[in-house]
Amino acid sequence: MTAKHRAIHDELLGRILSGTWAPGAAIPNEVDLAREFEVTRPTVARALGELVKEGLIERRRRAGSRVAERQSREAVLSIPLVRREIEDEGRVYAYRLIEREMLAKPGPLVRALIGPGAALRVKCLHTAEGAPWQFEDRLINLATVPAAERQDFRDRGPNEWLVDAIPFSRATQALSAEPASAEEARRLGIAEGAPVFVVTRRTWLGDDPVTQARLVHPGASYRLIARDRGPG
Amino acid sequence: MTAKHRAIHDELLGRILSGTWAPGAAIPNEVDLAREFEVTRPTVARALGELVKEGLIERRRRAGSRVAERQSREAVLSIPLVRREIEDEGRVYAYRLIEREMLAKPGPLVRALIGPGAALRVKCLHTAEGAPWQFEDRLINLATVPAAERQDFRDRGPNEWLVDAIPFSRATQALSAEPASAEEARRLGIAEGAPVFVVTRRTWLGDDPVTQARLVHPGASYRLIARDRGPG
DNA sequence: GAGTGGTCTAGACCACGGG
DNA sequence: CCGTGGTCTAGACCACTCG
Repeated sequence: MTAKHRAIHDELLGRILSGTWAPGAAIPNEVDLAREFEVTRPTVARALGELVKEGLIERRRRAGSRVAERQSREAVLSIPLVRREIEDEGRVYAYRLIEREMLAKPGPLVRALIGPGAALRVKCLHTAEGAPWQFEDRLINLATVPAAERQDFRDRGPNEWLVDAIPFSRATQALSAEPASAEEARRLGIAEGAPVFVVTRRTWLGDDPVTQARLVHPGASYRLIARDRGPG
Repeated sequence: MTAKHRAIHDELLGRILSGTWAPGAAIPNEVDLAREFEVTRPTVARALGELVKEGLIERRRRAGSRVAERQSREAVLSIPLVRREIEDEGRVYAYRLIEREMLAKPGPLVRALIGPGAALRVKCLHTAEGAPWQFEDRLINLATVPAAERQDFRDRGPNEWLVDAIPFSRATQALSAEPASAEEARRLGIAEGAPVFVVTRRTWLGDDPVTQARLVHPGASYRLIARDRGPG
């Protein structure tokens, strides 16, 4: 049994994608659609509401509904734990701590990234089948996450620990292609200046910075897949 | 007036993010929540349904609702038209066609990318404030999009034309960091082998390939921002 | 003012799946 | 079996905004 609101959603989606209803075109109002599909108004409203969330239509009171002019092309980026990313492909994951350093009085650079106050810096390497997969360089705000100080991160990466232990309310990710620094090249076993794929992630709990991570992959062996968002 | 279902959603979201309800913990059933918030059951169902879509909770009949164990970290990638991407920052956009070539009998490489049959290959450059911003190398399937043959793409990029004229039903994107090829380096005004940020996009209409595009940005001046998905 | 979307209620029926 | 989620209906009230 497929739900009526879903069937209606899919039918309308088809009319939009096929071009039957062009961008900018008006869509019948809820009452008419309800009559066409032989359901009540809240049911078509639900289907239309989903299309709004997917960015495919726009609605205004009195003015009615229209197919969105600029189809907002959006994609969803899955950001799994690095361990899962590797093990889900059936490969052997391993983790190695490189450095764990307390920064009691962080310099201006670190403070800009993660705020004043003590911070913990952790560098580590994640490997797949023994080959370097990701070099992680992370700052953790000890004011927000004091428990991090008791973690040695010898057997388990800060990534996994944070996900399990610390809630967060907001995150940003930035993706870039950069030349490998001397250290990154050494850790990843590639040439200095060779392309690396970098994910920079920052998270907050309320207004307090939690952590900032620079996740560096060898460009030659990494690509990130984004699946298109929307039509369920 | 903020909607009740939204207020309830936000309240429950707060309990999850704050850790009041830990991952894996059970959530009261709909009837109890309805009593707590003094609304009817469909209203809490709507709030819970949103949390499911956001990946924050999991629900099973009879078993009830739980906070999701592995918070699926996902981010939404906005993929605007290159023109908008530049003009939205208040910079001057310009476009230049480099090459337009009919491939009546495509070789095996092109066929693998976009299927058998005639194809159109278009190379062009997008600039911001006169500086190279994106080098685009695109294949268009003429069987699916015959109208493309009548376009000269002299004043307007294939990107924009396709968005306006051709619906599609499915798209994939892959992101990678690569060394610039000789041609890419020349077009972008960077050194051969320097890091470039590459977006590879393919779209389909039904089961028929529409287009495949390789969008190449100079790594030094480009980063892609992903905003976190979910709450809000 | 009137037409449209946005939401809520009260009640109902059903499907699923754990005990 | 039967508690839970999943959905739909019929009706209603309101808010917004265009003409």
